[in-house]
Amino acid sequence: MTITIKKIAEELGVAPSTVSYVLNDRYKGTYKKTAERAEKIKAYALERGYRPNAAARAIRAQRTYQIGAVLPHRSTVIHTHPNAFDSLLGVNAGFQEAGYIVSVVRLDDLTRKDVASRTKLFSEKVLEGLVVMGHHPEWMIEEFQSLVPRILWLDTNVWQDHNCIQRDEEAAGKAAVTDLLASGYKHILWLGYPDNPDHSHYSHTRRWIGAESVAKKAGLEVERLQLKPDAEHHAPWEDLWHLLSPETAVVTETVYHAQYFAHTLSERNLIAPRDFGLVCCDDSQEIQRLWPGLSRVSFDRYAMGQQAAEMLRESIENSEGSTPSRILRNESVPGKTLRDPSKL
Amino acid sequence: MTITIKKIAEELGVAPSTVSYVLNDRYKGTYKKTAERAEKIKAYALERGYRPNAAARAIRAQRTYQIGAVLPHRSTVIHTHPNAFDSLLGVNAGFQEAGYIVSVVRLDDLTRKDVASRTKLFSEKVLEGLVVMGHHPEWMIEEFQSLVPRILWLDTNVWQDHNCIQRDEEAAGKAAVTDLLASGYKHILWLGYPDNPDHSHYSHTRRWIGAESVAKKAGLEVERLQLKPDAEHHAPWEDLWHLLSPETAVVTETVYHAQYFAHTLSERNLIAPRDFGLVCCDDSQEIQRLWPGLSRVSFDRYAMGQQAAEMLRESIENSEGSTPSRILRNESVPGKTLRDPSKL
DNA sequence: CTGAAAGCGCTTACAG
DNA sequence: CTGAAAGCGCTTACAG
Repeated sequence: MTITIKKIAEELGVAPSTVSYVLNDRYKGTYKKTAERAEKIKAYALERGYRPNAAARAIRAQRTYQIGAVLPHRSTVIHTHPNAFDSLLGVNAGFQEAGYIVSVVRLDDLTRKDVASRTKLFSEKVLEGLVVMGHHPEWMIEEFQSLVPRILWLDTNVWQDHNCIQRDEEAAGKAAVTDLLASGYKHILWLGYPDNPDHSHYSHTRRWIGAESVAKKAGLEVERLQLKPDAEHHAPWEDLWHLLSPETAVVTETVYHAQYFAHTLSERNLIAPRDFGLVCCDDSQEIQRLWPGLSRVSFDRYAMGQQAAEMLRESIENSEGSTPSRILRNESVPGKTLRDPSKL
Repeated sequence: MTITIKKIAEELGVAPSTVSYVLNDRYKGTYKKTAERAEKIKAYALERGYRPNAAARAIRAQRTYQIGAVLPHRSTVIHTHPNAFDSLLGVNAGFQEAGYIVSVVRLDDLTRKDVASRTKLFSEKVLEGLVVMGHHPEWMIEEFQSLVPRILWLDTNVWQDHNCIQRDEEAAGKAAVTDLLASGYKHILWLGYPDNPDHSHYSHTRRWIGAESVAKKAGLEVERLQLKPDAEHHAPWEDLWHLLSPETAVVTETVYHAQYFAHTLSERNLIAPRDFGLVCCDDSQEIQRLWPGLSRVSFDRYAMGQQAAEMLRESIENSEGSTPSRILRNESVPGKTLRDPSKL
């Protein structure tokens, strides 16, 4: 069987408490004899491959050091937006550094009314905190809160003075349109997700608001198309090419729209910036590699995830139990899918 | 403080053991009085929001029901190949269904020589099993094995009779070339990762072998280019377009190569299948949505992840402690980036 | 049926 | 310094 403190103590003929003291370096004494014995114990523990039992420690310390990360997927769809993984990796990096364990949380687990069939993650007490991503209905938010003592709302619709991170999404929309104006485009076509009063992420509304406000100020009309980039919703994209011209810039709400759009249009031999301008309100680790030429508004979700970890940890470890919210900024990255402004 | 069995027992004036028995439905008796009391206890526990302490249970049952999933990222790079997330979600789905907790494992955590600075995940005993993805150096494989009792090698270079899943990668290469032959292409250009004797994933070698064998049989030469699709390794792609013609089909090893390639080439107004053919040896949940028109060899990594969960669970829960390895098949999906064979 | 008791592996105040 | 003892929250064989 697995090696325990008790077993080490027996085999070495000392008391378990002594082993524990030694292994946790709680002897500060300078007695030679003690020090020698301590060395012997440590060496033996190492040799036997002793590792403390996390559960036993957790129960003793009343701390699990376990965190959950909620992925923003819909349970009806296998797919999860890749942006979420940028954040997940950041969250994980931040917590790992501090010695915590990060577990993946699926919404399915919460949707089960019957509590007994849930993962241990929720049917039992495990988590000290939760990083929630995505947007969720009210009842689910309450469910989160009742299940876990501390929550960090990472880029969700929840906004309060404390425990939230949001992006300045309005600025993202503004930046995208500002860039295309600088490139001299005369028409703007907005491609974003369809409105869904129950389920729209705040970025959806805000990016559009930001974009529209800049466009209006410049006296340009913006045509707003609400489309789901998805093989199953193919149809509406088919006619899009009618609306394009070299004077028209397409603003896509997400990296997802940008890619789907570009692939679809290239099947008709339409290419940015030759046949139309293209700028995206968002970014991802992946797109930086796959499509470095895309004109976009950049935002580092990995860093955001790390910040989330830092904040949640603060709220767990400090007595206040909360941490001030933050709004993060994005920056515009020039690319090759808008006309070069210097050549106007 | 948090509510425990002991507290419930005190408040209800019964013994803790009774509460435990009731809550775990271990009374089968039909005495009315007992049943009534049981109902009362259950109701009270529910009302007080009682949830068992996972650590206490773990220590008692000598089982944690915790699994680690190793992401195949390199610690020097933030990015992790999105395919891994398809698998991660599948693994998670499979384990969640069975009540297990899945934690994310970063390699950084293992690279730290100094054991004390590792996450609890490894510095303490937590995990019952590990799903390892990606390819790893020998010393790390040994490290995995010494740290966790059961391992499932999910699409890694490790291949044994038991506890492994691999894809039939040779078949993937063959399928891709078979498809382009059907479309009547005369030249083949292979785009894959550079060879790296220490760090090449088995798929890298096998896909190429499969592709080459079919091409040779058909009497076609294949030119093999080894390139890293990455903004930082931009240069070599720049000249690629010289080699293209409508009679040339490009075979890309990964979805990654296909996308980068397509974006780069479209900047030069080169489009498949008008100017060249394009077929990819792989697939992902994401590309199915972003680029449904890509001709490719499809493979469901989500399902593979679910299988991995099932297999690892079997090896944990059965006395044998292992489960026979499996090889999974892929299927070719016709797309729009190769010429339509029926119109030859 | 029901409760007192022991024990899972660990840590830590408390005597010695 | 060092060991015996108690206790974290839970479950279960064992008396009553």
